[in-house]
Amino acid sequence: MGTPRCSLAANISAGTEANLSLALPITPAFSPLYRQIKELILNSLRSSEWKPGEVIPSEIELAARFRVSQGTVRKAIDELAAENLLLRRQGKGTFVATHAEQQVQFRFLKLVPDNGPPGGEGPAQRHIIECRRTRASADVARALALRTAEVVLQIRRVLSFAGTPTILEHIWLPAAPFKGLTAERLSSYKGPMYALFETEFNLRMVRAKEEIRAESAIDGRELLLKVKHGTPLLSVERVAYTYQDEPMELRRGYYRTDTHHYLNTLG
Amino acid sequence: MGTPRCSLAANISAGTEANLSLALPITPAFSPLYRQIKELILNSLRSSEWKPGEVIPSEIELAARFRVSQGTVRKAIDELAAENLLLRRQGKGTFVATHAEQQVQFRFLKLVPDNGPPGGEGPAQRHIIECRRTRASADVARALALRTAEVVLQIRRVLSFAGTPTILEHIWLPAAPFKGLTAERLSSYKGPMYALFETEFNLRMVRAKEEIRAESAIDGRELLLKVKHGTPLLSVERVAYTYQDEPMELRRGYYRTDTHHYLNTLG
DNA sequence: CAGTGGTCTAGACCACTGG
DNA sequence: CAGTGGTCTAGACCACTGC
Repeated sequence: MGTPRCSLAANISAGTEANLSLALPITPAFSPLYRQIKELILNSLRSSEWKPGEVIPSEIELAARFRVSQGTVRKAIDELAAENLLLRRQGKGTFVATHAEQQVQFRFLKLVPDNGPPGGEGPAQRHIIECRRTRASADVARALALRTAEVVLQIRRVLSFAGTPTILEHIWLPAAPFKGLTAERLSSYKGPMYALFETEFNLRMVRAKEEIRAESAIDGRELLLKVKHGTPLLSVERVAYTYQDEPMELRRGYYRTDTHHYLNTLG
Repeated sequence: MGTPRCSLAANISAGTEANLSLALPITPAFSPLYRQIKELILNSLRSSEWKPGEVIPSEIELAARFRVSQGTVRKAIDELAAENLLLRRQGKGTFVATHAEQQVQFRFLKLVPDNGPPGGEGPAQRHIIECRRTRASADVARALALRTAEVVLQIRRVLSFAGTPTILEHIWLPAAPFKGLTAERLSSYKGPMYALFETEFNLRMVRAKEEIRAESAIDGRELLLKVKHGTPLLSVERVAYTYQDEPMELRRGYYRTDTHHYLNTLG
């Protein structure tokens, strides 16, 4: 750029630095401009300056705001779009990703019917069994980064496809951010649970990890899923994270795999 | 660019086109330059002009070869790197990705110990049970895009961690591309099986899909994995594909999940 | 030090959307 | 038609590697 430009942050690589300290390379400590811009955009997302589903300012506007070129903003947005935090739509603008979209559903629910495409059976029927306040056990607390015995919401529900109960889920949520959530609200809401979290509690789940094991249907799970005692089930333990990488949900799912399977693609 | 440039392919969007035909938008039919370059690089990979582990020409060289700017080559390579087909190393060059690298292993083997990091136990001990020629059953033929009763290689092996048998695998390969593969060769090779496929048969697995189910340990699988009859196991059915998206391997794995779990990250 | 990939800019033009 | 994202170029400079 022809005109001098004020740097956005103290860029570490500015001086040569005597470097008498043992030069521990904890991290390269060099952050290109576009990553700093990315961080600024992320901050706007975290602070809900733009909400899920909304447009963010155009690349040209953002370039002007941050005093960088459009290309630099572009590269920042590229990364955020690759991480599914933003969604670009040519001719329309760039939008904050939301769970209230069809395509997004199957990024988090990987169970698909053995025959036919994902979601070919239409949306699942949801049945909330319970939603109550309780205290976190040691493992629940650890997963949610809480202290043991802190108050959490515990939800149990069953998802059915074509009338067949297929998924049994136990969900734990920290009570504070989800203050006011009830079984009634969960039952009456049409749409994915994560979409409800966005609109009602301003909490967006952006990332998750799942640990999958094989277990027998026991302890009453066989009754809710209507399978024989001891039937092998897929146990899927998910921890979901928000923009700030805080664990916000623990979900233990038990999947029947006689008519469905968990589909994963490796690249 | 100041000088006129010959186009690489008949670019559909050249003229306005009378468009009297019903304008069926089968596909947008517009391919940007960098995608055409990407396809040319892919062709070089497919034809083994550059082999796994080797450097490919520098961006400047490729730009000269294809008569485009470095930025366009860059964007083509960006996509191939994002798909894990190429690997960029600053200051050194761009390399063809290979399975003979530590980090790549765990993109395809997602079973990790419950405690400790992935691969914390060191490499698995492999034991080949058999490797024989047979004829494809209907489902094997379908998965590998062969005709029923075509000749295939069938491999069975057990992977153990810390002396505990943990994974039982049945593998089917089309006989022709893998001509000469024997149990002895499999047993003596140090390194991942996919690395052997690269060096011995010039076949690189680039993509795969896995279908996961829960099943009981029966039919002798309980003996090979040394678990009680009926123990729930993870059933992982993988189809792996080459550069040209041809299915080249069918693998049915049975995983013990009492000390390990299948780890998946959702973005 | 030369050569590689990585960043940043500026400007021109194209493709898509909607009023 | 104006406004958005998408492509392409050219050139300058930076960061990293290895000789």
